Amino acid sequence: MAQEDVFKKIVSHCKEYGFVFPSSEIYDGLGAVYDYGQMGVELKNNIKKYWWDSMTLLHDNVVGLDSAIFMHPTIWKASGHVDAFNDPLIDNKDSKKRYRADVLIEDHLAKIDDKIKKEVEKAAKRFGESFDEHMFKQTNQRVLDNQKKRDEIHDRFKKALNDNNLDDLRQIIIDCEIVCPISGTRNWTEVRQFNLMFATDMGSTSEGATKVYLRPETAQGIFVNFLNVQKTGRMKIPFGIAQIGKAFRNEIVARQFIFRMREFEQMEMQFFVRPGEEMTWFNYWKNTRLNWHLGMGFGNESYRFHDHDKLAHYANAATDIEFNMPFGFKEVEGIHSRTDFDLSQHEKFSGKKMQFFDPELNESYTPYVIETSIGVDRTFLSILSGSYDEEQLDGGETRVVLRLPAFLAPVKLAVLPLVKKDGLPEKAEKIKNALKFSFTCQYDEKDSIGKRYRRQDAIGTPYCITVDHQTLEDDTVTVRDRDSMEQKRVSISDLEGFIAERTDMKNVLKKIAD
RNA sequence: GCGGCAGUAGCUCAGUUGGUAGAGCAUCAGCUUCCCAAGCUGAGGGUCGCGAGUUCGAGUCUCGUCUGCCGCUCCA
Repeated sequence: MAQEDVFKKIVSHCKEYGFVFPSSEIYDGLGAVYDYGQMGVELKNNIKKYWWDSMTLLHDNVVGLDSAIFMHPTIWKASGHVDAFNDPLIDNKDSKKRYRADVLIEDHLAKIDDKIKKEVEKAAKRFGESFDEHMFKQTNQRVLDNQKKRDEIHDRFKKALNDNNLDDLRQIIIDCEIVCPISGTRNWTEVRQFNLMFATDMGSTSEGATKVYLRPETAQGIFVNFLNVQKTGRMKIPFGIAQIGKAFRNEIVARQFIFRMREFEQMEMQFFVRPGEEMTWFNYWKNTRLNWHLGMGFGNESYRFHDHDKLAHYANAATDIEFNMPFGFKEVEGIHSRTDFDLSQHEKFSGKKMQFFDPELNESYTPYVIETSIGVDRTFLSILSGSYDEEQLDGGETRVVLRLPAFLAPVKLAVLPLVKKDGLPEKAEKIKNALKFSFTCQYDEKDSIGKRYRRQDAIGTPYCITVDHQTLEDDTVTVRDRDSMEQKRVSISDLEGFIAERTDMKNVLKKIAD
């Protein structure tokens, strides 16, 4: 089966079995926003728990945090997001190429400068003067005119940028007769501001309202609480703060299902270390995080590291953990060495010291930070991609089975009476009611037993417990394994232990802790 | 945002030169009792993405619009 087909199948499967729905579907949907259904929310919660426990339970020096989505607007100035997320863009309709309007104008200005320079050089040569001499005399009317024109454009450009006047930016491009370098035409669209941060007003009256942003990443909530947690938790470097939460980005192009959404969930951990020790910890977390992924059992070949050559403004080392999705290896998690950029920026903008006194070194410093940042939704998608299977059975039949890691499966077991009579349903209900305190269970008596197994396969239930006539005699049931389809006879009293041993997250955590 | 393609039941789709909607699967109720889907009976579910226009009549033609997919573009 072609890879794109697999992806389409997964999207349909998600909808059909209650994992993921398009948001606001009865109103034709909302672009790049999705809702998690009855199955999806269970899987998603399990993913989050797996991550949270692996961070906070397995590391004495990692603690949690749940910071608000709204934060002081200055935080985003300090972090660089206000500048980095605001580009005025313009498209050329003929070449279909997109440019930053400000860059186009700056290039144009540079060209005029060039032209003036050449003009002066030429004239200076003619008069046997040096470049500076000629400029100083200010007698060359053509140069003066050009210079004046250039300054006018420049002033107008600066003003338009400051006033955020997109119409005038476009007008400057038109007035200057700037052409597209590719098509050579002046067929421009409007200038549009692509602010990747969602903004809203805080305060009930429009006059007194402050513009606040929905956070585009959860990391800043950790940085601004660095000292709170360090002091109240009596934390010593190195230590980490973990957080799970929603973030929002107004993506220009949001596509590929839940891979790139406008509202998404991140699991981030910022690990504070001594300056100079960051590479040691960078490598430590690279390995630790990869192990976490491998704990889900999709195999080494499903993952790869992608080291960044081009680093972001805040980083001195960065790598991605990529998963082999149906549309290629894609970033699921980023591990960044963020230096002291964030804490220093907040120190600068807030005027508060963001330092740690290290008793061992007997000195204060701004800690360096190693960040691990993983997308919940991308992890969700990677798990579905790795789990979805159309298995060919003997006899030419196929079955659709989600081979989810058992400890993450939305439903751990289904209790099924073999037939709907002879007291089997009653017996089965009783078993389910005894197990429901430990596991997410389903009960199903509709249709043939084979059909019910397939239904459970489709949602990834690892075990089906079938109650048959023998159960009434000796209190044993059959336990059917999702992946092998094999059955074992287990006594009812052993059921809880049997299922727990195979589905408990604890066992996976123990494995990855080594 | 631009270009190409598409939008009919929960899913996959059919619907011929325009004559006010079908199939399979799924769902539900009942029968059947069979350990790996598709046995029998019956039921529910669609203003054919939305809005206009042409026409006696539009799922079908025209325009607009929304949404999705692919490509380009962007991606701290």
